[in-house]
Amino acid sequence: MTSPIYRRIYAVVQRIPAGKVATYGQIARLADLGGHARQVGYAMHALPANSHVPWHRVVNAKGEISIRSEPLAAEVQKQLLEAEGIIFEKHSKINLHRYRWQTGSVKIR
DNA sequence: GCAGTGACTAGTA
DNA sequence: ATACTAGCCACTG
Repeated sequence: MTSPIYRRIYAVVQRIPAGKVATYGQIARLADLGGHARQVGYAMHALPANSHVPWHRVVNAKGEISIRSEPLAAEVQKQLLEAEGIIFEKHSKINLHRYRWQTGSVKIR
């Protein structure tokens, strides 16, 4: 069920402040996964719907929503982000320079 | 235990 | 600028 890796990923995602986003690779680095971003996406997919983890604040390195298997969830994610003040550009992209969570060199474990 | 899968990323063309 | 490829490795059947 919830492996240690998953819980570490969720712990990092929960640190993302409202109105900010983080990339999969960023989460992987902060969670000491060695930059294995795919596992972050996998963990998000396994996340139960009733979780309080702000999964919608996680986007890919291009600033786009990456959900392939659940296109409906992508719409939900977009609306949740817009509700937090994040403005989407063309092709449902967001400006990472403006909205990316600035974690600096602080690692979260 | 092995093979297939994937909410990714960085590189190359 | 976009499109394709290889590498990555936990999870699933």
